[in-house]
Amino acid sequence: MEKPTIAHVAQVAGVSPSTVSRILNGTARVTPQKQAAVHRAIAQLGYQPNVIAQGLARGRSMSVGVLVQDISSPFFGSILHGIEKALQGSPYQPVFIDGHWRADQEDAAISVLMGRQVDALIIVGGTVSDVRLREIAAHLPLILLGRKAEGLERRTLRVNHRQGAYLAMRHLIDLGHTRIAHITGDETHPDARDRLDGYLAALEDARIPFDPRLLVHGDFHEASGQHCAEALLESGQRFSAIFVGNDQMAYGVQLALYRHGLRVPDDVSLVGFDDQPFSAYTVPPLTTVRQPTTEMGLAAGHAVLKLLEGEDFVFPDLEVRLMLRDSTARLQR
Amino acid sequence: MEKPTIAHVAQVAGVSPSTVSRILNGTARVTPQKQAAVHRAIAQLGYQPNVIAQGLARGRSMSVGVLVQDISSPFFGSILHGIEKALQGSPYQPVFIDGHWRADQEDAAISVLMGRQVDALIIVGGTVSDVRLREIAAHLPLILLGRKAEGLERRTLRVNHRQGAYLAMRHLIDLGHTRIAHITGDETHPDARDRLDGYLAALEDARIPFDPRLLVHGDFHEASGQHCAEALLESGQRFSAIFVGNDQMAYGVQLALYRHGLRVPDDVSLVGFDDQPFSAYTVPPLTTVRQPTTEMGLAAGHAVLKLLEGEDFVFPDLEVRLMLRDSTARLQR
DNA sequence: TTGTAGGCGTTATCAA
DNA sequence: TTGATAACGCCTACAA
Repeated sequence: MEKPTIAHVAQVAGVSPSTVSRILNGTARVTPQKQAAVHRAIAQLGYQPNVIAQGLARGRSMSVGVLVQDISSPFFGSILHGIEKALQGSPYQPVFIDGHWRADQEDAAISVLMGRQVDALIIVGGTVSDVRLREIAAHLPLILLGRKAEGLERRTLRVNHRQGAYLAMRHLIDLGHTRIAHITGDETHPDARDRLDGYLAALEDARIPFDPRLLVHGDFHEASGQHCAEALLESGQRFSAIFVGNDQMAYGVQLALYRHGLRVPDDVSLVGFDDQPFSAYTVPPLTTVRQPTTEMGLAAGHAVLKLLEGEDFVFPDLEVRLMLRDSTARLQR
Repeated sequence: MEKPTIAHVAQVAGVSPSTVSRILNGTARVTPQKQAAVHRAIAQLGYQPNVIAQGLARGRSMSVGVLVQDISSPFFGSILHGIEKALQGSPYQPVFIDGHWRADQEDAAISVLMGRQVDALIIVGGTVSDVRLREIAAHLPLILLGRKAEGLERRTLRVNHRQGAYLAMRHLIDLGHTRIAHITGDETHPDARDRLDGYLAALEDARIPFDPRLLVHGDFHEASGQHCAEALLESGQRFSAIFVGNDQMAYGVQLALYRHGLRVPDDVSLVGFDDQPFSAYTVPPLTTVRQPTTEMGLAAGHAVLKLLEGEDFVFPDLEVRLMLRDSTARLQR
């Protein structure tokens, strides 16, 4: 009992393969009788179209390649979730692949996807060169998420990290804090740069002089948040608040402060960035800048579908916003 | 400038398409000169094999379907990571799809994967019926992860949740706790059942009578942990420790205790289950039972590759183990 | 060692 | 409205 093909169905239904194909795709009118016969045959045989063969014949694989940098991270996870949701119900299937933040692996991953004839590509973050991206965009629909690329601005969905950082800082400043430290993310990453810019801009607008000793350099991971906080504490610098480059690092910071017997927010106020699902459950819950990751994935997915249909699209305005929780408090003096 | 095909390469290199194919696949010996010529042509044209067409011709798609229940959760995320790692370097590409813990969606997802002619299937968790699974297993290599299925024991990789729960309880009991509450996971899920079994077994072995009032029913999510903890507190029951069905719920519990002014571990000791990456950074860091998710993914990936090569395989012994951290302490009396 | 020819399952073109 | 027939790009006997 081999896998039934269109030919089998055709035979059982007493029609030609092309008729079956037409019924399957609604390509042309077919007599109701034959339709019924074909449907009966399909059900009887348990026939299922071979998407691979369809792909070859149509020249389209009905799949969308999605390159992310770390499948296991909750950040990318929720973006994937959004993309998947957007493509649900469309005939397109997302194919996820991991670049691990390494240019060579990203390149290889893109090759794999191209070899599989993906009909479009969504690239989330990463370090592939702008030239390469432009090359790709010339060949197939491309959407960029969470990264920049010259000449591809219209294809890029990105939230305003600088503004998010500014909001976070504004909040701390409004609470009376002036000695505000900042733990940056990996600075090869444009998001980290933008957040730093927002930090500096807010200080300047509030006429608080920038103190470079309050700036420490992390890498976006929990452990580095912990280390940076410890370095900060050991440096002996005074500070009453920390704006942390992302939530993951903020978790590390919370742990370091706890270990040093410092209370959040009584002794130190803390603001993170991203609003990971988890951040509402830290002790205390973390005030943070929400980056609407699922919505970003959704928007990217919708955009790709539009591109595939040759239609125009506009990205929705996705705003960052400050999630006020319990890790920040008015400065005690 | 269309996509180059084997025919193009053959023409440029001055050989026949079959020769090119042979060189590409190492199917037969070919003169070094022609080899060189072909490689030159490939480089010149930027030729890349069309995996779709290969798949059709070979009757294999070179892809492995992976059905999970929640792509965005860190638990599934790290399993995916492991699977992806295992398949790296093999000619097989994982295709991830989300079943959202819903039988109908899982069924649809499996259909999609079959339609795409995946050469093998890894199913992680979920609620597809055993019959259906056996049906699938009859047609193509199937590996099961984190779920049970009668008749497919040899294809199932699962850690011993009962034992993990027992370890957690043993630890609490050794610390002098006797009033130990348990927040279960979603009890339609076998893992939750097994953990409950371990809880009960440990009580029995320690001759601590089981008090049903210390048992509350959660659903594996943070919010339910929080609610269950609150219900427990409001019930007025005495307890000095909680064994929580998984880490995510434990986060919610930590928050609830914090909100009620209770200290962990001074007032209440806490043990979770899973050892999510995050659990080392909660305040205080969470004592929990480690489930080696990445390794499970790796093992599943390797197993699938073996199956695909028609070889035999054995799953490695993956043991759960207790990660001692700061959320548990000796009972103060 | 190499080329020719047929086929993988489907769609699309062209007559009928 | 329907059915042959020829692609789609590649692989693999079979023949040379």
